[in-house]
Amino acid sequence: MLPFLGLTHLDRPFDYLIDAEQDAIAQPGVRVRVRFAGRLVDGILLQRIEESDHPGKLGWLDRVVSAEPVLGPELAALCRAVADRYAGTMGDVVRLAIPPRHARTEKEQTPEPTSVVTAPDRASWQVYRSAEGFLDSLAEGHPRAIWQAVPGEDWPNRLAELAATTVAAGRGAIIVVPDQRDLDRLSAACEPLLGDRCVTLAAGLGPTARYRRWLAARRGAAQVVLGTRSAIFAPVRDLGLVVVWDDGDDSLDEPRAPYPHPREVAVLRAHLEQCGMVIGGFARTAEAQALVAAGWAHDLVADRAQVRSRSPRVQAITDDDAQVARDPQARSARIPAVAFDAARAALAADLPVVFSVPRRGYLPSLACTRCREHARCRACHGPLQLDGAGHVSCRWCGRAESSFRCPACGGTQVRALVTGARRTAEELGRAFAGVPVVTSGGSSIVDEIPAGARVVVATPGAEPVAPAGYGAAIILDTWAQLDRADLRADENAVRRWMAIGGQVRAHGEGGRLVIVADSALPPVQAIIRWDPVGFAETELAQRDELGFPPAVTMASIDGTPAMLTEFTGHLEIPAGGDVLGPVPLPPGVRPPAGADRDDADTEFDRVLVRVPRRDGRLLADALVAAQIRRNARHETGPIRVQVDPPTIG
DNA sequence: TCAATCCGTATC
DNA sequence: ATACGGATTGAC
Repeated sequence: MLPFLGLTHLDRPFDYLIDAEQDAIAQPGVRVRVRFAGRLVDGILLQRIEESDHPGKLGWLDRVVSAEPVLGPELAALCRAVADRYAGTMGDVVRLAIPPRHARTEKEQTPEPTSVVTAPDRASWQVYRSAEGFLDSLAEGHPRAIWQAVPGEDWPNRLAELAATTVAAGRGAIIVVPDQRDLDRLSAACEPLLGDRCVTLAAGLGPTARYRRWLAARRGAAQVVLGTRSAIFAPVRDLGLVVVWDDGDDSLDEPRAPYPHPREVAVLRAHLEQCGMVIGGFARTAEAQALVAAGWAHDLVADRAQVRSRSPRVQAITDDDAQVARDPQARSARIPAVAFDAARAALAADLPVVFSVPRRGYLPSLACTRCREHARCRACHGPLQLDGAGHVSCRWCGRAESSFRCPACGGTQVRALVTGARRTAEELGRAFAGVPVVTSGGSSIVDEIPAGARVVVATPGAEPVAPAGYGAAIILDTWAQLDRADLRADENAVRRWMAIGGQVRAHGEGGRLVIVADSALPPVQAIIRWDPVGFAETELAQRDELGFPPAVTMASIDGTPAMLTEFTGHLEIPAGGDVLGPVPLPPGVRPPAGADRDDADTEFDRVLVRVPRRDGRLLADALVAAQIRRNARHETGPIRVQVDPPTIG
């Protein structure tokens, strides 16, 4: 039995005697209570054995909490593997994998599903090379594919078809998407094909519904689970397929220790349970590309000709004054002529047009008036902004800039460069008088718009679905997305732009995508050529050269300088590994949990440890050993250890 | 010489 | 973590 103690060095099974009374219900996977070091603790019964290896005296199992076997052998093996990979404890992973118990719900009967699932039509998959073989092997084998959806792809229906293909062959499936909005779309697509053999699991559910649906999967009634990140652990029986859609979306970053990423859990699960795996999206992450490069997964992509014929016409333009429209209204909205024309053409064809703008409300980024160089903070090089009172300050560090001086030309004046969503909406409303304006972003996200001409102003990721596709999309926010000291800035830009461009009608139908950015930039090139795979290949090659993930395995350790010195001083770094830092926590990264919030002066730093990819497991083992040592020496204080941290600064 | 205390170790 | 034990330090 595995005790839940939250202690790294006790993260292993302990043997107990079971009395005759409990013998029948004490089955592998049930929740139990035992006396451990004199105290009653909760745990999970992992396995029944006849003889114990333990040389000492065995204690008796105190109580079987519930007869429901919540952690079967497959899920137990998965939790162990995830804990090992992420230098965490199995107990922590089990808590991510299993929702809190709800005794009343557990007593309920799970209704037998009645829906009949038949193998779906495969026509829509024919655009993808080797799709037939892939779909065939979903039934029997374990195909592993990285799928790039063609522009305009109805991805929820394609995923529903994968699930139905799997279920029709008698196996189960899990599909994980980044957020509730995607989940709603996916669920709507799955309902007609799967009916009551399909449930959704998301964090927003109440404890009753959550546990009821989770049990439906565990009891075999629900063969398909659709959900957000932790659904990757769903106890689906006889699993045939795990899918992660849009794996680069940071909503998939697990905030709870040991911070496992659903894509990596999917990889482990596909391996352990010998099931199929699909990582899909309009774009491709370097991590997904690494699976292809290693020969572990294969491409599921369309031919270039197909991609080209389905993609919108892509134009990249810079926001030079020379290109700003002559039209006085477009001029007031500061929209380049090409973008204005594209929008007007779409609206004239009674199609919606979407403007992608930054989230910053009224606060624009600034540039030097004279040479148009971006205005940067002299302390941290973050972008300068104009606050409500007209003062200039840094968007990242907050430092006030009272006397700007351009390092490039010596100019002392700044001007607004990017306009926030709300103001853009107002200005566009004037520029396209008579056309309804829809804004989506922040706390008021619009899921879908009706057919017909609309001007949509949306922040990145909040674009409403247009049933017949957008006639045009204009991406105004590019500098804010590209110019960051973030490893994944380019990749994220490509991902967001392809998600928008994927909703625009094909160029043959007049669809246009206008990006206000330098066409020479690699991410912009990737969009123009609509080449997510080529971009991912280049990205991976660059990271290989620079020694960044996923070409290497990195771990971050966050804590006070003294804690970091102590911890890393006793960390046995595998040969060929190195230590980077300590450096201040990257912007946007919170101090480790348990940090004293009252004491704002406490300094938290980050150390990065880097090892060759093949030594990832050695690094995780070393991190566990260092944590055990730390516990044994009663060194306390908040520290956070992350393998594959989402941001490495 | 005995007790208070401090590490180190085991927890089925 | 918490409990136990053997070693260490300290006071009568």
